[in-house]
Amino acid sequence: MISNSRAAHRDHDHERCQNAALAQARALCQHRSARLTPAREAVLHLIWHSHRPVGAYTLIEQLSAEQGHRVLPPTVYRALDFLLAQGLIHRIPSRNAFIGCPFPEVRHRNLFLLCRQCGAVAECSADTLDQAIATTAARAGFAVDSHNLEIDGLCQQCQ
Amino acid sequence: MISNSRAAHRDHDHERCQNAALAQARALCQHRSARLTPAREAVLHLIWHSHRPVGAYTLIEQLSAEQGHRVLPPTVYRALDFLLAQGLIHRIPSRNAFIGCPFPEVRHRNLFLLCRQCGAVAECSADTLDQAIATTAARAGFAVDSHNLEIDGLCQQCQ
DNA sequence: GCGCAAGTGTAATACCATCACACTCATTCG
DNA sequence: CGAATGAGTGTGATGGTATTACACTTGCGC
Repeated sequence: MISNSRAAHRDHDHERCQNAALAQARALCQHRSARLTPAREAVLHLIWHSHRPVGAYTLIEQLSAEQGHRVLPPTVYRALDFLLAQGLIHRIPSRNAFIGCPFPEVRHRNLFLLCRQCGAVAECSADTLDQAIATTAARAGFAVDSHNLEIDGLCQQCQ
Repeated sequence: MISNSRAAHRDHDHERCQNAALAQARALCQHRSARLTPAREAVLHLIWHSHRPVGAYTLIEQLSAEQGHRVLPPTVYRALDFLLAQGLIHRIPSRNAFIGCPFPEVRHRNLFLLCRQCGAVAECSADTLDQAIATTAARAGFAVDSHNLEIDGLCQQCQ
């Protein structure tokens, strides 16, 4: 099992998180010949501002403030689409919001721990759980493409 | 494990599903002294029109057609809120849509099988999977309130 | 330096959900 | 009985999220 809950759900030097994520994104995009343009990198940087999911319109406001002119929705949504396609961020459907992926280089399924107190979201990847899901689906004769598991509750620090 | 995938993901006499769901809802509400008013029952009936999740605005249109006058969003959203509170329907966050719950009398966690081909959604409840989720969360020190698991793929009939 | 594909800017629009306020109706309780 | 209460509903307005369509620019291979 891999997880970023020790960072996401605790006090930590977040600037390191943010810088590491950006560096990794740059490396990954270079390796894939995908263009991490300034606009895309700016959005990714804003998303990594914290471990709380961010709504698209919040990003639009922040980007507008940063750039000193009105940024319109498609600009941000296109950047988000790119980042999603590269696995650099995830969308949290229940929140209509986006969060940085802490391990974009690893193929994994979506499993989020959402703290109702501090709002931080940690991501996990657990093979045993993925297998349990696959098994349950198989018993219903269902062929799994992907899944999204959102767990709501209290993180360790907020309990 | 309980599941309605044999019905939802196969040809079946859906009118029976619909009638059974309505009858069960009436019984449950009577037992709980909850008022299943005509407006609420109409919405529930429309939701049970199929095993595909329905958007709120589709319901608004259909209800407007049924009632011969313009129904406005809050009317439908209030009915949806009631039905959600009673556990008679679920919201599928990734779809911004609603679906009837096949076993409202049983306490259970959310687990949906969404077929990308036919659009039908089946619901399951599997204790072993719920436990696996609890265990995974516990390993991250996370206290679970609730969870929502959406599995995308192909149902048996569409494979 | 031409042509093409990818990326961006902009206005408009579609889709999803809630708020605020007025009104009705059933029930309760003095 | 009848006023007070509270749940339910009708209505207009508004807020929040996401996409479409079209014009324009830029990067890059040939």
